[in-house]
Amino acid sequence: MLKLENNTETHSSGTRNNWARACDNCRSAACTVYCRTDSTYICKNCDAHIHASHERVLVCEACERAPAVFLCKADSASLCSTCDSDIHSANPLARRHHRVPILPILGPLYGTSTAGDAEDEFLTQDEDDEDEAASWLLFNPVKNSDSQGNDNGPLFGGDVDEYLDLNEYNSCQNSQFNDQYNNNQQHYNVPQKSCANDSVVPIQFLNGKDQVHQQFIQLGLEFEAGYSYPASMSHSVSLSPMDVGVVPESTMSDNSISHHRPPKGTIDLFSGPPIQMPTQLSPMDREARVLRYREKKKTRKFEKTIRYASRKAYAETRPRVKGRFAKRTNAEGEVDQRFSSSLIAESTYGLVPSF
DNA sequence: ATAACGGACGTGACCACAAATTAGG
DNA sequence: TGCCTAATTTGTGGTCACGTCCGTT
Repeated sequence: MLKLENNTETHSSGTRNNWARACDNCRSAACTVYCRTDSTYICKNCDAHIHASHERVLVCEACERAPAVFLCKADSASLCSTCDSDIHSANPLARRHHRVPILPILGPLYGTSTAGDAEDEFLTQDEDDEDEAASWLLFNPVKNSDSQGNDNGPLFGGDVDEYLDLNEYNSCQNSQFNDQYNNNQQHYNVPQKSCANDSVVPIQFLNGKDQVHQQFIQLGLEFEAGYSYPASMSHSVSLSPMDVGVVPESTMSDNSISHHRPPKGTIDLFSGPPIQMPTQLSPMDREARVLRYREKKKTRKFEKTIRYASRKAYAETRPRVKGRFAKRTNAEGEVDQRFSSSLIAESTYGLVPSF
């Protein structure tokens, strides 16, 4: 439910409420962007008609009352400096979120699609995809071998790596970037964090910083403007626990096809040999990868997905004690067996096919 | 302004067992 | 090489315990 407020209260006043700022033009809809050119808050419709040629930035998704300054990639949210500070200073995990400065919007904010899809067709989506795909492209789906030449199976390859966020890596880079960035824009006060972290995994660059830079150039990717390589580069990559914990179910079939099954247990993402940077990618390869990445990004979903409907059906019929599965008694087993038999006989439901 | 309290909320562990997978003959 | 059997691993959902957040006093 949209909450509107015609207010003149500045966000920095410290008094925050849940009311979204109304469009300064029509006063009837919640603002979506802040026009730097006119210093006004504009809703989606007014923006499309009036401000297409102006320089705008998204409005903070948290307070909806101030222009966004940072884009949090972990939360996929545009945040103003105040909300960014509040949210990302809350706990150590939040502090690790990878945020990048919001880039101004030039041109139409939304495409010509329906309003329902408009949110997903933000102009800078491509740039964002490029940026996110950049992390993904860092890893080739090459087999990983240890020092003895043993094949350890794929590491961060194929369809898995694309979902792994190189937050820490980028953050380390960005910390350097921010230093320089802050010289130009004093109000960007992202809390700096140490690159040294328990969960940081060393990454092996091929031949130092120049080659790394070259890799990005070859990929057609660049660090954010103003970035300069530090004298002592921290070659590290880390994975957000959130990202590691989430395995997109939609890719499961792909994984089962393209990857070997890990020996036993889960893949230890925080150990093992260093990750090799990709060698070279032709423009066509890169284009194909970015396209594939975007397609997967469209279809990826983080809600729980049932892989085996039969197991789900069985789990739902299992006896429980305080939510835990309980042992079946003989009587329950007979009843259940009869229940199952009747279901099969009626053939209305039948057996739930396994995938 | 600060501390204490309590409700709301989010997250992970736990359980049994059929199904899936792997290993060995 | 293919088949069979036994052993091992995986996946499933409701509830509880615990920690955190946030508003109130």
